[in-house]
Amino acid sequence: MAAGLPGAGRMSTGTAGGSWREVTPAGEWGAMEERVLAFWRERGIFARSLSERAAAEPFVFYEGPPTANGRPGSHHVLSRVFKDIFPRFQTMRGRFVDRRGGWDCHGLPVEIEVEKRLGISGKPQIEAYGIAEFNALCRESVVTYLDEWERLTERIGFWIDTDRAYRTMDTDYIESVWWSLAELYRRGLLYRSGKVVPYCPRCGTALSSHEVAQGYQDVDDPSVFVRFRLTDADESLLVWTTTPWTLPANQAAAIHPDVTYAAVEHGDETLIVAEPLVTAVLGEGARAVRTFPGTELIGREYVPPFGYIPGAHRVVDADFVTTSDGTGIVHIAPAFGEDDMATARRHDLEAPNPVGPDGRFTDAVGPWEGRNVKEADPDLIDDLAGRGLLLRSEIHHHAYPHCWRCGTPLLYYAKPSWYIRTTDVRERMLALNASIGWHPERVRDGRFGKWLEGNVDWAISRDRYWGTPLPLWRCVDCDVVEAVGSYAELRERSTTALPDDFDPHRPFVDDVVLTCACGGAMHREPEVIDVWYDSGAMPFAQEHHPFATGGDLTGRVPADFICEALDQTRGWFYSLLAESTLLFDETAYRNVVCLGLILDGDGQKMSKTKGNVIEPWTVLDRQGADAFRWYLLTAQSPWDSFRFSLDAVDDAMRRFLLTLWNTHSFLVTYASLPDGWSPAAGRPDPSALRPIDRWILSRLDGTTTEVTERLEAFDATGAGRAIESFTDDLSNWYVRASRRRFWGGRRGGDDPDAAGRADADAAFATLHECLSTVALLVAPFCPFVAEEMHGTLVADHDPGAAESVHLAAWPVAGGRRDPALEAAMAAAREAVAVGRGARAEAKLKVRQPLAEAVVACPAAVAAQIGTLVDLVSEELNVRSVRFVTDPGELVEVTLKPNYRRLGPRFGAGMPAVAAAVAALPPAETARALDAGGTVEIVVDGAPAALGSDDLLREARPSEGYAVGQDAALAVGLATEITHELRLEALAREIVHAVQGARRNAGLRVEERIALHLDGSGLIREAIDAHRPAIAAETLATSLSVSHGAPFAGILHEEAILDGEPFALRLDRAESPA
RNA sequence: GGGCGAUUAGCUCAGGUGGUUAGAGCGCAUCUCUGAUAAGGAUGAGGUCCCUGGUUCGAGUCCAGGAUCGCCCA
Repeated sequence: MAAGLPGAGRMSTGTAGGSWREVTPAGEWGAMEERVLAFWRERGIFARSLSERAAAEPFVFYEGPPTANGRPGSHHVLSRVFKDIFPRFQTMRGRFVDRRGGWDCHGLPVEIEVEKRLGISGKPQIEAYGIAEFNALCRESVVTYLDEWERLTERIGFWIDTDRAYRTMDTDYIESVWWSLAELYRRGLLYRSGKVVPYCPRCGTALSSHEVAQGYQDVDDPSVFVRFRLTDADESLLVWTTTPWTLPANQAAAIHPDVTYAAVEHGDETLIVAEPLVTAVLGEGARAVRTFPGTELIGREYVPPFGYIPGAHRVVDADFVTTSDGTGIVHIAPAFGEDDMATARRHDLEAPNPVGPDGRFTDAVGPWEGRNVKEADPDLIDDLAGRGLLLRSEIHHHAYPHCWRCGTPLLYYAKPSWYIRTTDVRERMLALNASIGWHPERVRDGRFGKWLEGNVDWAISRDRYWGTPLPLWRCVDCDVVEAVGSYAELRERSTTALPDDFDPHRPFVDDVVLTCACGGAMHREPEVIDVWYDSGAMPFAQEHHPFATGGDLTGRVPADFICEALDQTRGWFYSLLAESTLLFDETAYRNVVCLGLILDGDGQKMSKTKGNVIEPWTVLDRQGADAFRWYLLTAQSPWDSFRFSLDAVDDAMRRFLLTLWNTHSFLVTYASLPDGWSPAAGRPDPSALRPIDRWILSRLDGTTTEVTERLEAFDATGAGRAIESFTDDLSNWYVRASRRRFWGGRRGGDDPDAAGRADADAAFATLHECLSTVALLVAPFCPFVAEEMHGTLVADHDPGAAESVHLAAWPVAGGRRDPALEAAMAAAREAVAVGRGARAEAKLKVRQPLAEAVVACPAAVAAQIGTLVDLVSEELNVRSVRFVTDPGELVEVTLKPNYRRLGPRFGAGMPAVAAAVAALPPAETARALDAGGTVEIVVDGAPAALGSDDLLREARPSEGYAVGQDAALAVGLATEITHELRLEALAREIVHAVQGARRNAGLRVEERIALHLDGSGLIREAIDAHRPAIAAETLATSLSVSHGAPFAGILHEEAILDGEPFALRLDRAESPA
């Protein structure tokens, strides 16, 4: 036994070569998976799958790092399973697939967790607590659930190197990130600018556009129509806004120069709005007293809605003004909007900002000082109303961005930030994107491509604490900024000595002061960077590039394959591509598989508050990792949302895993019997193979080819379906139809004849090859079951074989495809199905043998089925099969045009063709076509010849036989039951009853019995006629017929078989010598 | 308000480039098979292929509009 699993020492030993590991019952899969895990661990299989291929061509995989400050959920299992299957497949294909784990350690989510834990909130409290202490807690927090992550990772069979996992907070990692930022700075791609940015007042920091994208929520905001009274006339501009808190900072009102505006009498006042919006804003009755071009308004001054802040307060023109909503006159608060800021620049306006970094008004707005701006909205509205400036206030339902982590509504806020000039490489990113293999494909030009087209510069700085510090130092004297790209450089430039274990995090790095060329002191810019930049840097930072790579990333960049959920489109998928384009002018990944959301069984999003979360451990404990994996990998297109439930996993398990396992169990059960079979017997001579053997091997080769192609194309679903369909054929047709061969010639301990032995060996060898190949094909999907099968079927018997299925080479099809045979088998299976239908119709159970089945079908089909006629007669339990190829006999044929062929040929003439075909004499026509001829029809006055492919035929039974029918094929059964057939049926009933009794008595399949039977006259006649067969089938070493056998023995049963009274008694027989 | 996706049997899902009788599995009913099976087989019930128009000899499939749900963006 080359590769016994530790703890799997239950063996049953056969006498005929090789030993067979006992098959674990399906109910104990959990225990089996644990044994496999122990085997991998103890034999270092994962490490060997790498070391044995260290010199092979790499297949590069990147782990998108999760944060371990939360527990892993089912959606993490989804992504980890997809991250596992393709590397496993490529490993078996001979590639070297180094897989380093990774952990995302920095960022706001971590800080917020720690804030919660400490019961504090906001930057002043963090600073009061101490940045060093705060960051120390963050460092701890990000590994809180590391153990559970690693435990789950192992349990689901996700092979990834966690020992060498990169961590974005590690000193080496940060140094690589610094190197990249210094590169960008030196190339002028990192700059500071005072734009209006989305800003979270709670977190006190700006957010990047992809962070904003994460946090839209539908909310009700106030929307107000406000009067701006003109100073030079008794008229008011009507202005609409959904952010009343920005009104104190108003500096101007913008109109579109090309829009026509109207002065409208409204009660006793005159209001000015865009002409197209008069009715929408002021109602049906509103009447324009005057219309005029927008340009007339330009330069006119008005009284600002709040008087606290001085400013121009005049009308300006702006192109972004529309008449799609609002009033066509836009309130301009330059500090709080990108368009506003641009307009202010153009018109030389001030940009006062009366809001502090904490989201509260400053003393610039007098009485409102200290008020949270959003919360002040209602009071501001009241104030406007009190002064007669409010026309109307409504609730506006819209999507508004919120902080993606803390949920606070964002403010658009003028604030200097650092930016990466990604717009410089926008075209290049688009070009590189075109070369990426997206799954699904539409993401390339859709969601992701459109995102790239609208690319804006990446706002990279964050005014926070726990993150990679921005490696930029500014001179207090000459204001020069320099980037530091390594610790060596930092040491050299620092005015103080750095400790050996220097931690580049805040606050320590803040204390490092450099000396400027001008002699001034340089202090670090205070920000840290966007955490998405950290993860996007992993291709080079996990290698500590360039310090540990010598500047060479060959074989590590780009990745051949990455995989994450679809929500990473603007997250990791973007940060990876942006950074690799900027730094290396190359894509970061060649293929990417996007995954959908995990919903509950009702299609609802899983959430803790709804209580519909399915914990991964629940599934693993109940159904096991392989069932979980198979479900996730094959249930549907991975990018669609999953309607996930325990029942769905059960479904997947039953449909595939149990079928496969039962088939495997069947082989082992019979091979391990005394006088069984061992793989050492070798492959049979091809001449010993039956057609059904050649058929399943043809299917096996076809399946191998298809699975290989699908997995090469990252299509796990398609590959899985091919495996499933093959397994179904194997179990429910091959094994079912070959069952008797597996014990053929071995009954009762008799010497099997040589032919029977060879036939059984052929069946064993064929089934063995199929199963051991499926073990290879299924290994990337269900690594546990595959390992157990491989061990049982291959490794236990062959010291030269791979110890683990995951160290084995991927199978190659053996050139045994036989399309003609597959077509013939399909026809034979159809004939059997139709024949069974005929039996059901005639209420003739399959145990009742019949004299003859008549199969009516075209001659070509008859020729196909003819090669498999033994199979058909056995499955239908008929003595002989006769073919009727004359279309008139047994069935009535109807003909229909083959639209697929004839449609393109006749086009609009099809109705006429259909009519002409209907008028043909069906039987004669079919006969002529079978003879290879053609028939002539007339379509719209023109003759046309139709061949046999141009017509479809249906068979309908004529009277006299029990006939099943389906499409072109019909089966009739001779229903006359002769005395002889009746006796044979009874004999089979008796065998059936005895087999049931054997099972009830708990006998092993190979145990011999002494059998005593009794019954009616007919029963006894059947026993006399079929005595040797009954004895052989039931493994009876003795068979006696006795009146009123006394109740004794291990089992006594009485029954009525087909109306005939029957009794049996059985005992264990002496073991045969 | 825009973009993308989904909508097929009670449930979960398949349905290259249009072809007339739309499939599978589960579940249900009836029957059946069984020296592997938590199995298997047969038959049946169960469908306005989301709706409305259009193109075409022919539309689940292509086009336009709409509905509902979801995701993404503004």
